[in-house]
Amino acid sequence: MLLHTLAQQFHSSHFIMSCRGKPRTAENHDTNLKEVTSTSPGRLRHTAFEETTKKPKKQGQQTQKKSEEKSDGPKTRQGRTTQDQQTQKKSEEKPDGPKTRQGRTTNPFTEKRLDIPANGTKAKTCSTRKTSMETTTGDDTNTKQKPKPETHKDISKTSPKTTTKVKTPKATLLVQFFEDPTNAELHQAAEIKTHTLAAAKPTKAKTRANNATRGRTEAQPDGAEDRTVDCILKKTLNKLKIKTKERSDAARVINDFIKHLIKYLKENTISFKEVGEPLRTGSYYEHLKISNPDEFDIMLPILAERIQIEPFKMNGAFYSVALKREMNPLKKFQQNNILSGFEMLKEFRKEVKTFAKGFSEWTMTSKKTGCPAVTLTTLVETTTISLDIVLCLQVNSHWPTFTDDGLKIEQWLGDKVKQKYKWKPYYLVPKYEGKGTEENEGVLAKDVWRISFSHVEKDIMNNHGSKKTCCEKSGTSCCRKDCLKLLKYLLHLRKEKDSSMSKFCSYHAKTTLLHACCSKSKDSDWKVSNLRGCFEHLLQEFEGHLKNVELYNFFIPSQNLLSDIRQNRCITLANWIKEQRETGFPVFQQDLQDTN
DNA sequence: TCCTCGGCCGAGTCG
DNA sequence: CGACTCGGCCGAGG
Repeated sequence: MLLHTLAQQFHSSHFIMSCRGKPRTAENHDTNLKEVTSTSPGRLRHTAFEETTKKPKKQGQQTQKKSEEKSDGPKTRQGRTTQDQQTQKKSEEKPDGPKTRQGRTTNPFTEKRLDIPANGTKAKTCSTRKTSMETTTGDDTNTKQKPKPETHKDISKTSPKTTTKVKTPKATLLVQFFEDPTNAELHQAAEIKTHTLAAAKPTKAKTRANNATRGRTEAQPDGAEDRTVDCILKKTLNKLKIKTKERSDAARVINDFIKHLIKYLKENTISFKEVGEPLRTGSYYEHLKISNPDEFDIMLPILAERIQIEPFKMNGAFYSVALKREMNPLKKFQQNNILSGFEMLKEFRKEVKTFAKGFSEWTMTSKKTGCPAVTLTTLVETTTISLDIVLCLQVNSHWPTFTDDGLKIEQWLGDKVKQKYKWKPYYLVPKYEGKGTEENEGVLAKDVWRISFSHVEKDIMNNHGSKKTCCEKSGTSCCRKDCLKLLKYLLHLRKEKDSSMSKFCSYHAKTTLLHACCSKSKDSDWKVSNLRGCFEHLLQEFEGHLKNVELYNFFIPSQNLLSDIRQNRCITLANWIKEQRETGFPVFQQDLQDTN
């Protein structure tokens, strides 16, 4: 969700920043800037602009996209450069095998990524999802496999255990879980110890605690417990997978709606007719959506040229926008020289509403204060899916100075990848906090924009390996995404039962993972065989953020994402997560039982 | 192993 | 010539 990116409030500043203050190019005139092919990465892009008279539409964006690719070197897919790739492809791609994604074959950014040697603490090779059949570790995400002793060894090494402390219903839940005849897969997984568990009897929740001690101490040696927790995590992950049919149905409906909406905006509106290619962001498009494909985030960008931005508050997340160009089509949304996010969103919402009248199966939800999205819902089969359409400004300029100390991915993804991201545009969404009446230097809060790097987040999530082959067919799989899914789900389960936790959101989880990936930057730190250890490490990181009430925006280190959440709530959540971690995730066990 | 979706590209078409 | 559409290909995931 984009909406979850909670904006936090800090103190005001008068720091004036022009988005052209650090121009990428000296050729920023009153015409659109279009990049043309450059054969060199990074800074050569400075000189790779070409003036065009008018066409900020699709073409412009496509051109930009292309040039970004090309500026990375001949890295286009399969190194396609000319017309005969079609035939070349067949012969070339096979040997390229694992390196072909996004033309990584020759991508100077990725090729020169830092492949830092492993710490040497984990000697075991990590099996891959796709090639697990060939390996002996049996660490496929497929839960049908029996946990192997190796796995256990690995886990026990890296996860601080509490196996000797007996104090929760965990063991009983485990026992019940394996007792359930419907848990066929787990039966297989737990075959090794079923005889010791057979005596336990499924009962109601209340009696579980009573049985816990016995189940734990008598029936389960530590190793068995480790494997069991592993199974629970894998089983939970399996449960979170999106069904192909649901995905297919939802994608069809969403894409159809968006396609027609864009057509409508181009043909029937003045203010939004130059809307660019939709940016599909958020968890669904990052392959991080869990359970159901029921939330879609799509940003519709409008190229904002010749603008000047000024921080609205001290945390660097919010900005006011002024148009420098007289003839700007967005001029009508200016008030007191400030481009009003509120006014622009209001008109956008009106247009979407008009359009949606022709789609009777779609319902527009009421406006939420400060929310940048126009949200529509529809029913697909039996599931209600919601579509957040976020109007945004695309700014092809240097990122604001507040981001200078963010995105610390050098050790993880490499300097060049970081540079590549820094050359991408950034986006501004009409989002504010509070009632919008707060004033700062003559600017009303409701007129401000919040900066967004959803496009980079998505790219990182889909290219998350320190090694370029991470999670590719012939490479080694990691469990970064699985850990994040589990954390998101853990949070979800808690929020479901406790409304006081509503301010916590999946963006907190995602940000925690990003930070964790920077501190544990090697792919070998995230072996799929060590899912439990990695997940528990991620939880510990999250607990630390919560206890300190400090979780900084990955891109804007001055923004604390927890700053407007009460400390005691953070502590409460941290303690709960710690307990879950130390007792084998009873909430997951219960959830799996409820499913069966 | 095969399928679907999303992303990306070049070729083709239209005005 | 630019704007736009279409179809092919690939990787990720199921």
